[in-house]
Amino acid sequence: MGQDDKRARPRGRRPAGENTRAALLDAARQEFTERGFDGATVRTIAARAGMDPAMVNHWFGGKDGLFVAALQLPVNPDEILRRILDGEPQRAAERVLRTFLSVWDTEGGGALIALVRSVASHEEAARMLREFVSRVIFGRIVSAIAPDQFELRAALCGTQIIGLGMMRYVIRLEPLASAGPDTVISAIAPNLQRYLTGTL
Amino acid sequence: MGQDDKRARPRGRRPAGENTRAALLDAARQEFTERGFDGATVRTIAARAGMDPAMVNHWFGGKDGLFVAALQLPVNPDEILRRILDGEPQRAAERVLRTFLSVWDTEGGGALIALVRSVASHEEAARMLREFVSRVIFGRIVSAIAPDQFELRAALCGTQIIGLGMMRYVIRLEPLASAGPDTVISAIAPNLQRYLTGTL
DNA sequence: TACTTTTTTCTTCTTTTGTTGAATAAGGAG
DNA sequence: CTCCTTATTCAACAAAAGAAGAAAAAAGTA
Repeated sequence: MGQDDKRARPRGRRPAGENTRAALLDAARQEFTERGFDGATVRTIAARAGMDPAMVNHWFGGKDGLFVAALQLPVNPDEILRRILDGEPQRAAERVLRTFLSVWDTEGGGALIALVRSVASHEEAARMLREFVSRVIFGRIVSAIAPDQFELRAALCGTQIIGLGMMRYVIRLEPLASAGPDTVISAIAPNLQRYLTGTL
Repeated sequence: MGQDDKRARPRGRRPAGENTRAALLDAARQEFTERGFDGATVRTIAARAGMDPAMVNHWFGGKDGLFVAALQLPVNPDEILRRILDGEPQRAAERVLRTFLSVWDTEGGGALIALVRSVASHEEAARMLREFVSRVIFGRIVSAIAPDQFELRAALCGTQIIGLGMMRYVIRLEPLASAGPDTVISAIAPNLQRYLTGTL
């Protein structure tokens, strides 16, 4: 139908106005989210961005560089922490869950899912996820409101949140995959709260 | 040092007594466990088993066939269920956790970790894990002892168990990765028990 | 023993993937 | 405008991986 879309584009620099770096990052986040590090290829990412695969090398030095750049969280951890720590500590779990669900369900949140999906094959991803749980998020939440055993509590929170992400977004087991945020929160918040402030 | 280990082996059938099929399955479980479906290659699996890569095709039809065969659980689900369902329902979570930890910490348990590791890249693995959670294990536990909302409870149990497996065996976050079974059980059992019989 | 079947090794093919380098055109500095 | 830098496309390469087929030796059968 119609013309051949694949007529050769002219070589050389494109007209200004297109931000290829950002477009590649966007496409990379989506591909890594859907397929994990191994499953996503430089070629499919570039195609999704409408770019040449070589641009990945030009801008990020290679697939690994793109991966690391793509997984820089698009949300600000400090702001997230503020939202969670504001309010009564006894209901912090609820706020944690609401925050995670809203981040996951919006576009940018794919980064976390991409991280989870890539853990199996990419040691870098495992390291990033460890850091994320133990320092960036739960380490700080726990040290702010938990009474004791900070590291264990952070790890336990990690099990619940990572498990939720796996079930809901990667494995997609019903009815959890399609449940509304409130259902999920009321089901899981009490358990998470125990990890935060309950007796172990 | 010494002789060249790679002197050509004679073609044709080997002397009897070697069970190549089982050796391949063993090696495959280990490789899939350590590297996931994509990371493990037919060549490394065969090398680990001391076999020629072509044997994978001969015995299993290809890498996919080997994967499916390797992930047939080496433990009997019926026996596991019996052990869990025997006893007071109010302490079933404890028995679930003890069972999982003992299976995971023994050799054969790698199959479940391999499954988790492979979920990202292999749709078959996601399907198997879904089935495992919803039918083979938690579906039956829940329908035996839970008061209501069987499917949601099974999925919730799945989040906690998969999350634990990820944290302890794949991401390896301390202190959870090195904690003894009793520490893990006393920390997590109450939460899992709520998913089984508590009010949601 | 003679013949067939099964198991095994080696070689080869094809596909996929990450990466590199040359050629080319737009942007920017003087 | 002129020249240099930067961005982009295309073609090609090398490595890796899954798979297929031929050849050969052991096992099984009559």
